[in-house]
Amino acid sequence: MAEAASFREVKAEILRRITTGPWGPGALLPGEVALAEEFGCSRATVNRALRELDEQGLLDRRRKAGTRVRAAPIRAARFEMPVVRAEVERSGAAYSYVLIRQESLPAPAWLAARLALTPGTPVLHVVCLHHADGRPFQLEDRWINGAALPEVLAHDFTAAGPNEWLIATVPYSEVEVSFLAAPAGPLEAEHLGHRPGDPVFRAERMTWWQGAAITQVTLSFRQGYRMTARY
Amino acid sequence: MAEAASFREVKAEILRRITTGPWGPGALLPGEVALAEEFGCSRATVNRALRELDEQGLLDRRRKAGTRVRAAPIRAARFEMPVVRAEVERSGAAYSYVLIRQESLPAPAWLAARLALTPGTPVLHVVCLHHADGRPFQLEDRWINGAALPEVLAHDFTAAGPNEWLIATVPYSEVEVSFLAAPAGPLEAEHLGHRPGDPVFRAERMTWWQGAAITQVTLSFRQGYRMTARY
DNA sequence: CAGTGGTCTAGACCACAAC
DNA sequence: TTGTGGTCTAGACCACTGG
Repeated sequence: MAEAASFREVKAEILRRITTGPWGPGALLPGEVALAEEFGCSRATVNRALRELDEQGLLDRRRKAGTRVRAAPIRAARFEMPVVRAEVERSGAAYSYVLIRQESLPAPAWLAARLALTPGTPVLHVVCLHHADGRPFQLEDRWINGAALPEVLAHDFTAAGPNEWLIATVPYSEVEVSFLAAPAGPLEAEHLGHRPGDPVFRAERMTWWQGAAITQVTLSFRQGYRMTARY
Repeated sequence: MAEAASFREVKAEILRRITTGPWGPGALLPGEVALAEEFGCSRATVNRALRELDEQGLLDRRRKAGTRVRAAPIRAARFEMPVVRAEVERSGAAYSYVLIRQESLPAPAWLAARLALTPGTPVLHVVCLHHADGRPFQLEDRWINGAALPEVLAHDFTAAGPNEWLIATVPYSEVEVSFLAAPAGPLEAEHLGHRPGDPVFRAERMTWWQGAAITQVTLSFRQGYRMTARY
């Protein structure tokens, strides 16, 4: 730390002092001005280092109170939610796609309730299967709001799955996702090779755009699937 | 956008132009200097706005090439990984804890392999149960490396669970976590009320500190549990 | 090689909240 | 009241990389 330090160096050194050094949980750090002086850099540089450590959940910063090391750091795992095709291809396998069912119908009550649609809204129901190297990888059971996206009712999903179409059509949406374990139903038994009742790892996702519900999808993964992250 | 804009305003306006305005997927944005001029602020302000949008995965920025809107934005969900006690209490329920088993022993082969321990390393095995309002919520099956944390072998986990002790002892560790669905085993059947073979939502976590494996834990959740995030 | 983003500076004013 | 972090500026140099 002899010469003027970059914000990365400052960040690394402060992180070192937190994890293995003198600044344990709850410790009060020196002010930004003092740190800037110690590291021989400007206050803005120190500020950026501290701000990033704060965003990582390691610090608690408050005006006038100063910067403290969090007693219980906020641990958050970041899961990237790739498009199936990308996930399969990244693993080195060949991706293929099969449409199982596609139908237009008025929204069933449970769906209308969940997506806050007026009863009877036209929706598109698509069931399809994604393969990796010819073996079933993920079963997709999707409902799309035909009131918000009228074009979808006429679209044909034989060649490519609805997720890729949706990404191209409504790229920047709000999403809520849940992960859960469920017993395999008839569709999963038929297409993923589970016995009925076997544990299935599922992701349920609802998507909004400009306040309107766009789609809800249940993704069922092949046996043995794990969703992994580091942090 | 009349007067000098803050980085939040710049960010919001650029986001608006991306999501609902003229800058669709793949569009090339003006350079930082041009944007600074348009918004009547300094280049540093525009830079911060663009940098944050980039971190959110919406932009692709490269020197000389400029800033583009990502064709397929990188969607990532952030799951906070709370301590069980906090998770239970945040839901308004009363938390309680029961130790089921605690034993010191040499590391079994599968564990030594997984954590890269030398065979025969002393480890502590703890099984315990976390309740919400008296009902079983989460079963914890944990192994702790006694070579890295010798104190743990003498610690008594009757009163409080090992996760709280670990957080206080090794606060800033590296973690890998996986989520999966598995059939209920005997322990889960006995303590979580599942029938054997029922789907269980599990989290498996391994933790390192300064390159040494600290602990591996399997968390099994009560029936119907969902892990949810928005993004 | 030249244009873009990446970073740093020295200084300034402000907003908030602890004292 | 006042000390701390939050933000902004105007300017500068640098590093990478596309053409």
